Formats: sequence, C-alpha cells, structure tokens
Amino acid sequence: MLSQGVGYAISALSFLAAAGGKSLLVKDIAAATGIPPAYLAKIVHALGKRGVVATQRGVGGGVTLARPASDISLFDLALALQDPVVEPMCLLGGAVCSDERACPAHEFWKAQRAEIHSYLQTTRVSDVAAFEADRMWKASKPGTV
Amino acid sequence: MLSQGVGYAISALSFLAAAGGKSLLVKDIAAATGIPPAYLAKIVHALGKRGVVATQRGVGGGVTLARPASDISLFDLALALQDPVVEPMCLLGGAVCSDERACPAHEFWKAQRAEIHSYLQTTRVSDVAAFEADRMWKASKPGTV
DNA sequence: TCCTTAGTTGACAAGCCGATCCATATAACC
DNA sequence: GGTTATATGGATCGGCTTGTCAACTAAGGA
Repeated sequence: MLSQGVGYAISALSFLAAAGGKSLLVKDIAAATGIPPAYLAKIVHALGKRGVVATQRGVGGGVTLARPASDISLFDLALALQDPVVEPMCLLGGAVCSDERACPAHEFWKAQRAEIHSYLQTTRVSDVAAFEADRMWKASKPGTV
Repeated sequence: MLSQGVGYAISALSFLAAAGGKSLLVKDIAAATGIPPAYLAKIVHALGKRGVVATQRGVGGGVTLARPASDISLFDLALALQDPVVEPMCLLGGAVCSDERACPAHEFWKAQRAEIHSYLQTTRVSDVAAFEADRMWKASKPGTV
C-alpha cells in the first residue's frame, strides 16, 4: 500500500489536472479534496522540490502542474515522496532483499513488485483525473448506477 | 510488505520446525535467529493466544508448535499478529476500499491482493524451514553456488 | 517449603509518520 | 514603503510500531 502522503498527492494533482492548468491555492485544493491544509502544503512543497509541480509565492500565487498530467505517473509521485514501495524491501519482514541474499519469498515478491511498479508507471495523474470526473458525472445522475 | 513482527514470527517458527517438534526456549530461538529476545517473547505470547504455538512455563518449559509446520501458513501468522496485509486497504492511501466505493486502482489492487493472499495461504512454515535448510546446506559447501 | 527456571504482563522509551501551528520569506498591489 | 496574500520552514504533538525493562506468576526440583 502506498503511504497516505502519496495518496494525498494523487488526489491533489488529480484535482489540479481537472482544473486544466490553472494555478490553484493549496488551501483551495485542500478544501476540495478533504486533505489537511497544513499537511498538503508540505507535500506540495516536496513535489515542488522534485520538479513535479511549480509553486509561486505571494499574491496571485499558487500551485500548477510542472508538466502535463499525462506525463506524471503515480510512480513519479511515489519517488518524489520517497514511498517505501520504491525500495527493494523483502516481503517477509523489514530487510532489504537481493538476488544474492534471497528470502523464501524472493522470486514471488520480485514478480509482484514488478507488476505493481509497472502499474504505477503506466498509470498517470490524467488517468486518475478521468476516473474521478467519471465518478462525479455518475454521482450527478442518481439511478444510473 | 509484512510487518517486522510477522517476519520475526516466520523466522522463529521456521527455526522451531527445523528443531523437529522439540520444545525450545524463547531466548535460544532469539539467539539463533537474531531477534531481540524480549520482543520475541511478546510475539510468541501473541501466537500462543491464537493457538499457533504452545507455551509452557517453569523448569523444562519453552515453546513448541501447536500443530505440524505444514499446517501453519504465513497467512495464519499475519492474521494472528493482525498484520495490515489482511485488511482491505486501498493502494492509493490509507482508506478502506470496497467494490461500492472504488478508487481508480481498485480492480488492479484487488487482483494483486488476491495473489498475495493466495501465496501467503499456500506457503507454510514447513516450506520456509525447508528453504532455510537448503540454504544452510549450500552454505556449508562453498563452490557449489 | 524454598529456590530456580521460564513465560506473562504492564510500564515505558525511541523512532517514524501524520498532522498542526507559528514565524518567515517573497511576491503583488496600493 | 506598507499592506496583504501566499508558499516556506521549523518546532512540536499524538499515535503506532519496535524494542527494553522489571515485577509477577507458574512449574519443577531439592
């Protein structure tokens, strides 16, 4: 499972993508997504340092995507926020696994990790935004579930 | 990834299985596996309450497997120690996911979780013990890598 | 009965993550 | 220049997991 911070980043950037390139305030994104504002500010800052978003201080400032939403993968976000999923951790406990020092689950877990990484790399912020937009659309049409 | 506690449980029970049904002391298991003794005592106690191991106090006491190692799956250990892997958590953040309130990654993650659960359910403590015994054997024969 | 052994139990400390608060820096506007 | 708006950065807090410690309880043997 991704850490909560990465989940917040996905929600926030998906919302930004839905806004279509406009600059939004951290507090507005937080209000719309239900993320604690002060915490989102830290996440946005970290993403800014990694070049995923562009931030602007002062009046009229805010946050924008540094590149198209279709160019930002979920893996990019996990990397930027140093999520444990990018580390070669062993399934059975907290140690780092390698081909040389394999644990009993090493082959299985290696394959699983490859699938998860592939999913995170091929899934873009734009995909999540499209999914959310679709949900909003359906929610506005009760009875069409 | 499983929590460190479950990893310790797997190592300890695998060692216990390799001892062939004998009763061993917590401190001896800890010394052999490198697990902090006081912490292992807690884990063993939790496993005892869930009926995975049998404990005996006093002189000549110790810990034994409550049933054959081939009847104890890694999933049993994760359940006994309430590892998060058994919870229906969402991939994207800390929320609980369901078919009704699906996140964008829900279908993907559901399939992944099913594979992981299947692996943990079909992999037994006896399998891990056999793997470790094999490693020990190879390590005693340098050059046969 | 008393001593030793060994698991049991509860209190507690360190470290990490999630989260909050406050002061500061910076940019725009008047 | 002063005021306002906004991100930046540091200190701190609470909860959870990991891990330690010490007192307690149960069992066996002398």
